[in-house]
Amino acid sequence: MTLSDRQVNILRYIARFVDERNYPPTIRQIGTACSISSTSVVKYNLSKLENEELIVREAEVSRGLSLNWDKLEATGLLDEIGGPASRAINNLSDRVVSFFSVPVLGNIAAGEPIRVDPTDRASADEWIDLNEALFRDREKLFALRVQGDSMVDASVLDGDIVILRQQERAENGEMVAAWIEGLEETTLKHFYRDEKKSQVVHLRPANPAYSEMTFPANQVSVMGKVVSVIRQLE
Amino acid sequence: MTLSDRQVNILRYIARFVDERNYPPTIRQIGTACSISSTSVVKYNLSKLENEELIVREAEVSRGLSLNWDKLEATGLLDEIGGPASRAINNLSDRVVSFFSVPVLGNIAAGEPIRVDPTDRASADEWIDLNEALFRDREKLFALRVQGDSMVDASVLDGDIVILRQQERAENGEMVAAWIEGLEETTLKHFYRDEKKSQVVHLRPANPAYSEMTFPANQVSVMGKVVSVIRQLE
DNA sequence: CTTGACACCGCACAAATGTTCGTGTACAAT
DNA sequence: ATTGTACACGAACATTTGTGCGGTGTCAAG
Repeated sequence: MTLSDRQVNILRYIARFVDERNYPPTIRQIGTACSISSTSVVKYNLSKLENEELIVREAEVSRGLSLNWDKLEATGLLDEIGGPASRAINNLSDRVVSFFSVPVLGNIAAGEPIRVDPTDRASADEWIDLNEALFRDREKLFALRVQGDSMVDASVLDGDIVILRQQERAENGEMVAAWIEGLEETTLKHFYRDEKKSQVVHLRPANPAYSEMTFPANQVSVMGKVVSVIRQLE
Repeated sequence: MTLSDRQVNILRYIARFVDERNYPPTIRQIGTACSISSTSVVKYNLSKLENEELIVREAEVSRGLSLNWDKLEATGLLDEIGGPASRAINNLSDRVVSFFSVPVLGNIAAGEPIRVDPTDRASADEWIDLNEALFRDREKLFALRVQGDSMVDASVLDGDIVILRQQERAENGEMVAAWIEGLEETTLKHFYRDEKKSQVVHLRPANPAYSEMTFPANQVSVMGKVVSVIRQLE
């Protein structure tokens, strides 16, 4: 039997969801993600998948489903649904732990007299969960790779990756990616509404040496808010 | 802080449950298994564990919890809570990858005419696996929270988190955290050995406006190399 | 034309499940 | 004696969430 696009989509979503959160999605989450309006249709398709033994389902248990990686691999679906993670998942089978935290060993600053010991991970007073802390609400996240030096004024360098959460509205001072009608460009700037004229917005670079830009509000559409900047140095 | 028997018990149960079923237990299941009559007591203890960052919990989500294996391992709890699975995970720990990818919807730069659509995740031409790409060799990673503006010259701002890999040696040009004997401080700078005198090192800020510092090599101990800079904006 | 499988939709229901709140006990500190 | 803190209990509550059922549209076989 051959799977419908929708079913492959469901598999893909489940895979990604479990990867990211360590627990399976509900049928409603699946439905929303795969543009299925009715929960019964999700159930219907899950049953299909279960018959194919591509997933395992526990009846009447919330989130009671899991992927059958072996079967997925056997049918060659792994690449299709797994995206970049597929191969590693394959290697690790079902024992994949998707959790990743790093000990914060201290603060660093000029004049700081604390000598940190990178070896002593146990004494860390704080841990950063890179997945959880930095990237909540992942459905709405996306990334942009910064090109050129146009954003150095905000300490965002060429090659950096900015993580954004999709949203139309922005609060004053937030760094957003905005599309500017007329200029025909997407840019990264701090967002301010005009205090007096509500239909005017200001896009302000972080560095005062650069000049602020002002636009009619209807010319600026906010695509998302920057929630994180990531720079790779190796 | 020290955990109660009950809390260790809970951890053990969760570990076993997830291992067997691929999805986490409910608080009632935990309660039953650990002889806790009240759901609120389970919640109470889960909160404790969450404060210790031994588990991660998603509020108001059924079965929305997962174990923090890294922290469990660091605190030596792994052997205690895990049966056969723990050893496997332990063994695998250097290969365990946590998969978390974000669609790269395009590049962003001044003058870039591409209008990205954050909604359309499916069309992403590229995905960034944040964990895999950014953080290999996790055992040696640690983080420092940057305090003050002493590193703005390298586009590292107050509040940023720098991820470092512990190592004593550094190559020319790499950004390192170094402890400077005499100055008694840990600082973030680009590292250069003197071309002529091998026992002399230069610590150079990224911004040429700041002056370079020179030290005898034995006065500078490299603690680690910066592999990533992360900035949270929300 | 009728029939039946297939895929889908919407809705309502009941069970599962996390949260809140008032209460109680033990113990150490004041 | 009093206060405060840590831990525990149970009941009530509000969502969350899986299931069931009637109905719709398509399409090919009879």
